[in-house]
Amino acid sequence: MSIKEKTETTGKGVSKSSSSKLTFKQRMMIKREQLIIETVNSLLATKGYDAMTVDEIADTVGIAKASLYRHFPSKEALAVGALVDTMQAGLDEIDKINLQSLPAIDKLKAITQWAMRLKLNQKMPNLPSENSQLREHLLAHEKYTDMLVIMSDNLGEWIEQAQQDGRLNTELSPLCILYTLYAKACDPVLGFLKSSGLYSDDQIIEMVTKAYFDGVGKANEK
Amino acid sequence: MSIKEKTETTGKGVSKSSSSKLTFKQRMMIKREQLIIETVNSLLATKGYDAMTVDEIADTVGIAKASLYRHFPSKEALAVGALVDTMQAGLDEIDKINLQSLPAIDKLKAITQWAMRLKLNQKMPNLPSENSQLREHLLAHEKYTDMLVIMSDNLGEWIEQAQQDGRLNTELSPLCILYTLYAKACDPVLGFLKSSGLYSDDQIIEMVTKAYFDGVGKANEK
DNA sequence: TAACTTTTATACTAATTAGTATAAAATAAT
DNA sequence: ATTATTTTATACTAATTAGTATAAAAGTTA
Repeated sequence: MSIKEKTETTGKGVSKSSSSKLTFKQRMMIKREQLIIETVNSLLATKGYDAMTVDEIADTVGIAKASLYRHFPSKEALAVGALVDTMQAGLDEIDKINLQSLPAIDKLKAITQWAMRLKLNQKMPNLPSENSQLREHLLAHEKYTDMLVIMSDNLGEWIEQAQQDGRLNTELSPLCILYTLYAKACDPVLGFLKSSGLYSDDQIIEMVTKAYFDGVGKANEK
Repeated sequence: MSIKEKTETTGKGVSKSSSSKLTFKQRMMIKREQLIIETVNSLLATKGYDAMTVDEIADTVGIAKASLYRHFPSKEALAVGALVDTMQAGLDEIDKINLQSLPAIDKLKAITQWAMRLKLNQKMPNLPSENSQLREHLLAHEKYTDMLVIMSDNLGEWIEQAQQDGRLNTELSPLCILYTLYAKACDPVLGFLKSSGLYSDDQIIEMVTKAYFDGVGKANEK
């Protein structure tokens, strides 16, 4: 069963969800909205919400600020849009992983690595800091919280299954594992290792995955 | 051998490092500067640099803004002061741990848990986001980078020793372990677990330590 | 071509905020 | 008590920035 019908993540403009007949203008609208979202995601990933300015977004996208405001009514809406988009991408990825019939532990590794790769490519928006305005608006945004619940439910199932399979440490509560997994999506270690210049992206992901699942402790007895 | 002679972390005012003869006014000055630093650290921990305002700092400390600027010349200097102070606290803690003759792995656990407890108590300032102005100033600040090098050297020694002792995963490079260790100081998992209300601080630290050193993966075979 | 719509550039408003100036109030020193 | 110093409250400047207004330019449709 699919997690959720894919819905348009558009700010306000075109959202004729099911109708496959779209005018040229509407398609342009969607195309541009995607570009905006990508830009915002990239800026959120590199600078964070506070340091990102609306003028900067408009310049980077290559449109006038007024045009930007025809798509999204506020800076916050831009950020929420970007976060919702990333969340949707995560749900899509979960769907894709669920199509393969893998052991739960491998599903967990797959989604973790997907998130880490996004982060390495600076496409993973930084979470707003703990008591920011944005955080509150985000948690008041029904679509976002819905998606978060769906994602958590799915990951939670994988975690419990993997524990039953004897592949996850049962001394740790599923909640703890869930949170540490989410944390991998914003792990600063990835950026540090990358900027050291010593490793390829693949190597970094392999290392951090190993550190996460196997732990940094214990000698590996052969 | 001590890591470094303890030096005053004062912004500019009193810094008669060795002279034990201080006037009443000077001691007041130092006392207040400590209060300022603590306040800034707390604000950096909860709101982050951008959202923290200078007026807010002054109000929280309970002094006039003009007085604040007699201690520190700028907002950035305030933040750097707070970060240097926390770094010094870390170095002091490392010194303390080195006095006990523990296995390297236990030293690593001790410093990790010290940092996590700071974070749980919202005393651990948030690192500035990757390409912020503050980050650059911080890395241009000699005192800070010196301290960072000293700390990294020390932790690096512990890590290599623990690997030789067969207590740390030798498949992971010391650099990778060092970075993941630093990351524990700003791990959002701690805050999430705390706000779940399900665990005491001690339980959280125990869980996250276990997850970090033993990994979330593998069943624990007895 | 002519009527209509959208985009753009530009300039504006209003709010926020770092940092400064100043005079009154408080505190300390003689 | 008187003088000197420090702190405070207040108001200011200058810079930044979210969001809006507007008129010209570009593009679309008939």
